[in-house]
Amino acid sequence: MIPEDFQLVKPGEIRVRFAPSPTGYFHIGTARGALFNYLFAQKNQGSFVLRIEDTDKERSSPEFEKDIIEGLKWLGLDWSEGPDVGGAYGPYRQSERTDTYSDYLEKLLVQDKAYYCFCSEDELEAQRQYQMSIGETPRYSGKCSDLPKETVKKYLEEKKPSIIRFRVHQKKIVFKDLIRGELEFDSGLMGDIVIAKDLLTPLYNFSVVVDDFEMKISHVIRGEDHISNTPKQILMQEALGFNRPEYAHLPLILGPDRSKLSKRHGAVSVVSYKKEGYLAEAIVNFISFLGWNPGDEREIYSLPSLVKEFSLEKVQKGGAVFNIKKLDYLNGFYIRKKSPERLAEMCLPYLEESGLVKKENVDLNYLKSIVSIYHERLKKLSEIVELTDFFFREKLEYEKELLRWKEMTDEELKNSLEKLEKIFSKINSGAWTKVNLENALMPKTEKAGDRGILLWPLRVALSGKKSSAGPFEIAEILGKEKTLERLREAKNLL
RNA sequence: GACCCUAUCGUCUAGUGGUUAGGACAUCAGGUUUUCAUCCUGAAAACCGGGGUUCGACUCCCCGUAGGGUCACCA
Repeated sequence: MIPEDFQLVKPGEIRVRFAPSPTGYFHIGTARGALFNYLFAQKNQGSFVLRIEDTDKERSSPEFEKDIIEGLKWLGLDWSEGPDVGGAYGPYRQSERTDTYSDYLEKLLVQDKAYYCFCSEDELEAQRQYQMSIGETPRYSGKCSDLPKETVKKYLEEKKPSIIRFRVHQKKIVFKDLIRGELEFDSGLMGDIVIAKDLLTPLYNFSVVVDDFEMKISHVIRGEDHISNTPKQILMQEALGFNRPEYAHLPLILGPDRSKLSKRHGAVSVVSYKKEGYLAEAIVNFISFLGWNPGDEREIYSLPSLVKEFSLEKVQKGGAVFNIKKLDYLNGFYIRKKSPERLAEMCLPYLEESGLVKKENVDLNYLKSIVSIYHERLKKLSEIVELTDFFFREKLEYEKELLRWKEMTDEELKNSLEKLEKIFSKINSGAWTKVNLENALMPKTEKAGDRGILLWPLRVALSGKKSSAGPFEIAEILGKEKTLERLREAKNLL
């Protein structure tokens, strides 16, 4: 329910809402809508309201609502009011506000601004098809619009299936969109619109209008796909005597084929990006630049700095294609900004999940040193597993051929490995550091002419991989015993 | 099909009548490096088309074209 102080909104106060329906995941497109609302509210010291539009009981699910809330929290997009749920703000839910809607619905019915319609869905569908086929805009014929009162009463008593329609009169509707300028529509092309299935079951276009008014929303910032809903909503506002909020329709986020981002493009939950090892700050930075930019050449922005720079005037009009490569770049950038300690903490869950380490007996310092040498190679946290697994495995598995540098023969290879073993065994464990190892080995590699002759087999013997961090860094972390052991194991492969 | 929206490098974009059309990602080349990544340098890469308006259009107007959105008892 709406709290008392809700009605005491100061004139001119900025109030926006993010109003997702829990019929799908909180994906990149949804998140961007939430972000822009949040930024606009913060920028103007306004309020940011979360309203779950769950009037459609069939399609709404708690799972999606949970996902939306988790996503918002992860990105740091906290809403600024709502019903008290254990000391925190919960979301407003339309499903909990049916009384409010039915009050307004009855008002419209009484004033004959809305009426019951008894046409069947099949009938309506056939009509639509026909109208489209002859090049007309599909719209309701108005068949039930002037049914005698007694007939309506009778049908209702008979429980004849019905819905409630809003009377649309022909007129020009002009509204200003903060992003697109003046937009004009002819309501004559709309027909009478369905606003509720019954008194207790309002439909989207109606509940939105009621809530935006009741919640004193000053700016409706939403996706471009709502442009054609706006004139309908304006008409209802006028019928109900509500004032009109400002509108801003955001360009859509597009898939690679330039159509609206959807499941078809694998538009998954933002939370799944978290699982993959993307950082919230990278996601926020990335999606803020989809359809907006500050006008200068800076491209790295935190949430607070976005708040400072944000303005609706700089929002783009055209849709923006979601390009994951840029997200990856940004993510790598933000990963590089983390401290080694923090990075180790963040990587730990991925290593645990892979079964490579157990939380109980993990040495955080050891982990930190491993993660550190892969710090600037990481684009996603999840990559840490594949990159560093060889530190946690007893036995490495790789093809013998991987050891071979250029055209070396088996004999030469064996020679290299033995030489490495000989050099390293002279260094005692107490002096086993990257620098000492390097000092001991590098002069020999210079002598050999091609450094790869020694260094390449060393890398592969230690890591089992063709690309890795530097072999001296790896050797230092592995320790003397393990290093020598792996060199011997490599030799055994030959 | 009707209505509406949009249009600068492959992608995200800067640009508001006079610019060598700028940046970022991606790509390519070079440098650094034993590899990969990072980092540095450089290259290639765009104003959808046609008419106007104007001394002058990427920029303003019109018409095309293309793409997209919406036309539910979904939101």
